[in-house]
Amino acid sequence: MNFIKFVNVNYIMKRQVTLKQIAKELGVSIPTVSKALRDSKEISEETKQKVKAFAKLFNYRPNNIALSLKNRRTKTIGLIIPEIVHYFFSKVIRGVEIVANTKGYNVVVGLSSESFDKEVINMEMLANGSIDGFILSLSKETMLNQDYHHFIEAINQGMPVVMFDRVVNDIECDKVVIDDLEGSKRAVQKLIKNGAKKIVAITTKDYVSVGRLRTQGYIEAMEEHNMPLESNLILKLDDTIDYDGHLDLLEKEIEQLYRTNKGIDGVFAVNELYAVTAMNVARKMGKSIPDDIQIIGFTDGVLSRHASPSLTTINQKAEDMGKTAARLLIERLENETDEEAYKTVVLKTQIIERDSTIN
Amino acid sequence: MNFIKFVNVNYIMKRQVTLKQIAKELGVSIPTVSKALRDSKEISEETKQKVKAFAKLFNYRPNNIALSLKNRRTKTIGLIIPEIVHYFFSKVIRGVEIVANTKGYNVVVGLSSESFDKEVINMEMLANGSIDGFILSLSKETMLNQDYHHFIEAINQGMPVVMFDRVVNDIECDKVVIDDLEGSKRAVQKLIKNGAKKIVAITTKDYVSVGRLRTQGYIEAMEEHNMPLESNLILKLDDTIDYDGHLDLLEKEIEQLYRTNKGIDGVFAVNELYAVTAMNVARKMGKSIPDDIQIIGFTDGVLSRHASPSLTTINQKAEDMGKTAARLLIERLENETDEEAYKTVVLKTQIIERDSTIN
DNA sequence: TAAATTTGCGTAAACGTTTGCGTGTTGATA
DNA sequence: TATCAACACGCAAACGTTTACGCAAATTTA
Repeated sequence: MNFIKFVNVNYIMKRQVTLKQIAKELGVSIPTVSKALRDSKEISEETKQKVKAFAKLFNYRPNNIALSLKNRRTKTIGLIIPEIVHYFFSKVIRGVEIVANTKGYNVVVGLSSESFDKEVINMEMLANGSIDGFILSLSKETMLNQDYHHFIEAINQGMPVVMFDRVVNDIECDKVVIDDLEGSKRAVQKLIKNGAKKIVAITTKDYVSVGRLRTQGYIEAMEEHNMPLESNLILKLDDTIDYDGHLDLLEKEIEQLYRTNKGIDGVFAVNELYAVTAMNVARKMGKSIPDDIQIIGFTDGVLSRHASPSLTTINQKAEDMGKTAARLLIERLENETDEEAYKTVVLKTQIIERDSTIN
Repeated sequence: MNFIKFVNVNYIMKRQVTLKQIAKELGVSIPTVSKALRDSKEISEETKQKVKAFAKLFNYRPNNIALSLKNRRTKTIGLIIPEIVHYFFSKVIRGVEIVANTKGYNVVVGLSSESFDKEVINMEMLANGSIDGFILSLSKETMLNQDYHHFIEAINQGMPVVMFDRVVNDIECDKVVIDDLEGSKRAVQKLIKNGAKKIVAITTKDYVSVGRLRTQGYIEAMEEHNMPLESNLILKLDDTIDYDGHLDLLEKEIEQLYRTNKGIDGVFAVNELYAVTAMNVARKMGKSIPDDIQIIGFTDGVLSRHASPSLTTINQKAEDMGKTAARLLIERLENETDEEAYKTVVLKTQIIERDSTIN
């Protein structure tokens, strides 16, 4: 065989080499090349050698798109995320990616940016054969609208869906959530055990499912310990506001909370941002952490770790959540026998003790 | 027409409806359906109506994979990121995603986790026809190895590549970087102008291109103002260590820096983590920020904003970087006339003044 | 009314694979 | 030497599209 002429043009070669080209150059048929590369015993040793050598020389790789079309599966997972610049969600992505990659799947990420329309558009972009299944967490707007037709359509078209964190119970699909109620109960219990007498909750409005559950945990913990439950001890913030860009607004709200409720010595916040801001505001008001006020947040992210003092938090196990979601999805994708019952996996939280509480 | 029978089975229908099925049910050929849906004038009004009605009823959407195969373009961008749980990179992803989506592209994200092997594997997974082009930032290991064969191969196969932030100059492709040298010079100049007399740089080892440039900026600024340049004022940290998990190591290094160099009153740190840790350590040692020590960091992320006091930083314009990279790539993809010269876009930095410096 | 044009649709080929099956050639067996 | 199995390969179809082209019927023109 004389490969020299091909070697010469190698560096100009643009497109990936195909079976067709190999077949043509070697004077055999396309199926022969395909079979030779897959070590079929239909093909003679000699031809196999020839084909393999050529394929290697030209770095042949089967075209994924063609395979996807043929196999009717893309080995790609669609991941729809409300917000990517966010510790929790980026950790989830990492978890999904890790499991997906080890099982030979790619991950295409769609950002809903907390918008219903973008969520729908993103799903439509992907649902036309580009992916084998969805992993997603609802945008805030979708939770408000309560319009779930795009999920239902996807599911009806046989596209498996796994929801995580912000889920909707009525939809029939696999789900991964954390035990928000239990977690927040444990947080508040810790504050109580540590001697806090007047504990506030800084939370979100109730349409955010996780916010509602975490508030509920606070309430239950307080009730079980016969602590006074006053409505003005619960600050429900409108989390459609981008506090990251308007930090002063958040600080004002929290400062007012402190001022209208003298003697607060415990704060339970449903996320990192609220917790660290509560701490910063308290310090500006001359309070000492944790001696005057103890603080526990939710979500163990960078803010909690690098705040000073560092924040005691409830760990959400974001990466586990992503991994679990990916496993559930891939399991369903690869289980031919379909029709397995939908699962909801509840991940236990974990309390991470740092310096914003007395240990 | 009698669609009733299809409506009945609608809810069991698994797969997306195809042209073939529509053609069969309507008793016409596949091309007729295709043309009708695309409003070809070859088709009679009557047939068009019929086909469109049917397609709408069954929510027909062209299969993306088939289109990709036919058009030999996937309208998908491959984005390889060293680390996703990271303010800078997640903002870049957001920028890429925004531009990509508005132009009808999807984004598949690959995580290299700072590992050379994973970078290669990820690229191989995507380079077989799954995507139209790459946007990527080098993993730390790749920068160390200086093995760039996978980039070169991709480029030789006609796959456009855009590198951002951590780039390699020798490779012929579009690039987006920030003006690290200028940015860090400005930061140090500000410390000097603010009256700092003994300024340290907390940076990374030189193989990280951005670290080297930022160190260089520090040196040039110091020289231009005739400030003493002592080698022990430059702390070069090994950033292959995961300081996020071993914060104490980082704190020790910085504490020692302070102890061996009495009278430090200015700190220039090449990233957020170093800056905020430098601040926390200083405070633990009884220093007041910004009165005793002024601090400027690089990368305007959550840590900088929510630290207390908040950190003055050099803004890296991560989202802009992502957007620019996406625009460069898409432009090249859609420019038939190929062979346009490769561009390197340099983004200017911006200084964001907060409370860790005197303003 | 025959010829020319338009209309409306179908056929074939292509994108790059894989796989079941058919078939011609070889060598061994009867 | 006729028969048969084994071997090594090619053909065809399929995945779901799009598009150039061909062709019969219907309509217009001469």
